[in-house]
Amino acid sequence: MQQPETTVKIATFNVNGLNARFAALQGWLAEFEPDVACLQELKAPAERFPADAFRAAGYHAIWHGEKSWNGVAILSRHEPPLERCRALPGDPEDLHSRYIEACIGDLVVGSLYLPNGNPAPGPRFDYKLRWLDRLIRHAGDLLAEQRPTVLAGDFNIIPTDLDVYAPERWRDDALFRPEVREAYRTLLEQGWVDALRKLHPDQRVYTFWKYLRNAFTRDAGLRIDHLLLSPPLAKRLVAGGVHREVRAREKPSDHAPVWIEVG
DNA sequence: ATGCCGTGGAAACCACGA
Repeated sequence: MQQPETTVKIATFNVNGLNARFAALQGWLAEFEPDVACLQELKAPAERFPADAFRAAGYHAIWHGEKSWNGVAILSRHEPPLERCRALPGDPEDLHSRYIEACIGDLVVGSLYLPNGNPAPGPRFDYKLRWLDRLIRHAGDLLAEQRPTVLAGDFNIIPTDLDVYAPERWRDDALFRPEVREAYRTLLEQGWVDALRKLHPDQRVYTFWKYLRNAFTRDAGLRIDHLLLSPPLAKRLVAGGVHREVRAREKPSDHAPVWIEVG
């Protein structure tokens, strides 16, 4: 039977601890029913990924976990994600679980958790810059495939002054330093489209608020969670936003889910 | 405001986050 034309909902959510956040995540999945959800900061080893509970909630999943830190996953409502890789190419020594990529129907989906990079300068910031070099190279390879592709996740990059409540306080931070913003611009120059900025060119749209000092109620936020779309997917973009209400609930992640709809 | 929360894991604290 021919299905009616529908939109596809794709979201990214840094959960800050999958097991601590599972009830909240389950609630959000039930309400929003994303077709695809990219998760970051699982902070759980692979064997503690609640795959059965996700199945019960209606989701297939692939994941790349590690003990205590990092961790990324891709959830899919309709068909199982077909994994393409579970590390960003270019450095076999990099063992952090920060990238996983899959085919879901006609889509290519990458879920990423970019290194924070603080304190900067220093070895952690150097690691972030090397990771960005590898991301730019891989992102170029993905664009060359000319397929509908989304790179979604916690980029730990504040792209512009519009994306931070107090730019002057963040100038020297690893999330906002010139090298990092330059790398983000390089991705856009390659042809990737920043979905939320495309839809809301002049608006302050934050995705993260510190737990400290009532940052959320003061709306002292950052926009660091992004969905970058390849041109074939960008032309299908119809809507998008941030589920701020999820950040306002009991025991929230410090990030809110970011979502788009594509035709 | 440089760790005020929060998480995870080891050890009754510490690392890390952004």
